[in-house]
Amino acid sequence: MEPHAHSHSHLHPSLDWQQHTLATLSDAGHRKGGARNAVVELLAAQDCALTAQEIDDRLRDGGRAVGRASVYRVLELLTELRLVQKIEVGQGIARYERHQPDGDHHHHLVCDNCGTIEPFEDPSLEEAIEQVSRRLSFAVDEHDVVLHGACSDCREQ
Amino acid sequence: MEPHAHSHSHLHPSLDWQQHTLATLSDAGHRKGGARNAVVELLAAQDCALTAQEIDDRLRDGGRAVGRASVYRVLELLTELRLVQKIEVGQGIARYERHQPDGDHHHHLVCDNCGTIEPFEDPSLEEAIEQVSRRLSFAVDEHDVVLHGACSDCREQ
DNA sequence: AGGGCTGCGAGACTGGTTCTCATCTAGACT
DNA sequence: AGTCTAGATGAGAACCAGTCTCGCAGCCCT
Repeated sequence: MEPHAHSHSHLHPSLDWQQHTLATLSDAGHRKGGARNAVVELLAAQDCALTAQEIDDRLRDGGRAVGRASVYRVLELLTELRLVQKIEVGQGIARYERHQPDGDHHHHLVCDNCGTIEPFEDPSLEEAIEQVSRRLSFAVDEHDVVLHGACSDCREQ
Repeated sequence: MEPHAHSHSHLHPSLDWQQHTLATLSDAGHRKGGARNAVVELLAAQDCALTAQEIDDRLRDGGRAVGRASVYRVLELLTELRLVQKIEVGQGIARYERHQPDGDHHHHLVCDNCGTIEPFEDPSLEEAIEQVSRRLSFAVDEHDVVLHGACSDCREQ
């Protein structure tokens, strides 16, 4: 499905992620499967989080329809293996995005007016979270910051 | 379920909150109503966030059953008036807790194993979030930090 | 006291997510 | 290559938090 992109440069993080993901799945004793591959390939090509519905739709549009159940199954599996991060910003809809192996990640701004979601990142915020995590009796291994407000479009109206 | 704790000292912030809430509702032009009062009274007595289901159940157990729709209506109204904060920590279930007028608030630790939710607070984390908020093109007016991990009970097993 | 408008509650409905189960297939074993 | 079996898949039913509808009740103003 990808006739070009054959330079095996490890410059592109999404390729790294896809290979790392498939390898991890294999190591964990999972067989190969069409649905799983399709979901992994799609996630590798995204910059920000997608909903399960969006994943399902895009795969269908791409000519590789996958059962609803399989989409959720794969996402749950990948989340357990920490290959994907599940994000819930509200409205009762979960979103999923690939979890970078290098720990690099971002958080999300949610416009409570139009529902838009934008990523942002901030090193000192990460630092603060890390410090908090250390002093708690909790074994923190994931965190999620969600800022609610009005996006630049909605605030001026 | 709490037979004591009925001293009417104004030292207790929950009483302040309850009065402030009822006054704000009145100022906003709302009439009094049994369901609303029941929900407000229940929320005032809580230390941490409750789900709509829990609110419904406790009111029913307390002999003041309230319609599902009313619970959600009241919570939505209170959230709009910033008297209550709506929190979504995952599992697609929203939780609600009173929003302190003095701005004092906490965030949440979620145990992904047993589902327990614990509050925590950290001034320097608040500071970091405030700084980030300022430099974004977003008009941030609410934030939410969720740490996922294993609680002290679950980590040792 | 009357009357209109707000608040309330029961139940139908929606939509995201999970469950069930029959079928298919990857990969190991002969 | 053929067989076998557990894991993978997909269609649809089931589930459940949350929303909507609508008729009734009660608050409050005149």
